[in-house]
Amino acid sequence: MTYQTTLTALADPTRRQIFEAVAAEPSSVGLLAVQLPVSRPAVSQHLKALSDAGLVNVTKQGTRNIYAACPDGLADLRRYLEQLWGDVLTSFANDIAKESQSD
Amino acid sequence: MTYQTTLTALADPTRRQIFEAVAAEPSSVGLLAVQLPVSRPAVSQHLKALSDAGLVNVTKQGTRNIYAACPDGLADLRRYLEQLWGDVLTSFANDIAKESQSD
DNA sequence: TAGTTTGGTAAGTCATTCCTTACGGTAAGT
DNA sequence: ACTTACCGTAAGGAATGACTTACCAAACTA
Repeated sequence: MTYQTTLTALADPTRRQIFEAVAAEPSSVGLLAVQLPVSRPAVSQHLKALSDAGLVNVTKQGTRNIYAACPDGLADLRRYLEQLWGDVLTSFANDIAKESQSD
Repeated sequence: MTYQTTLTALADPTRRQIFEAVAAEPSSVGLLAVQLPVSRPAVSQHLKALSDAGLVNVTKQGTRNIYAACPDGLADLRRYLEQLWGDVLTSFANDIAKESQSD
């Protein structure tokens, strides 16, 4: 459940679509499947990937499994991205400085 | 050059490694290749993907092509992630509220 | 208890992707 | 002009991944 897992989980379009859907409102597997262009097992497999990435959690409700968004996975990715953002900005600033120096 | 492209670009481990390397310091293609477990053409292809995602830019220096990190691609991804982060937090808070309501 | 609803898993297929070697092309050095 | 250094692209192969259908398990319902 590191940011690598989260990154690959969110890279897939339909998986990201599923995540955005449960972030808007928690939902069951079948309900998600009928709203998407893929089959129910596909949704189930995507939800497993999202769960492994710490992006969703499940609560059983009778025979239904309700999936909801959870912040854990995103928190790690956010930290990594902010760190990267800082590094890129300083690197970019250095490049500008060196460039104007050689003018 | 939307956040989708950036997301898939950063999802690959060696490609992310290349991006972090040029973010630490701009470098040529061959210099990156000798530091990585992949061939020089592989690095070149990865750099093309990073360039398409707006994550790097090139400056020719004789026969050498110097790649440097650029903030454009990351900016879009950051915006998307912050938006998503907000949605997830509010959704998560709502779930907690509903849960304590049913106790 | 029998039937229905809901989901996860297995097995297999098809597309994508990451990597390789081979080749061509441009710029600098002698 | 010839060689050397450096790089991008083409073509192909191997691995990964996303999706399907088929099947099985668990929990409500009548």
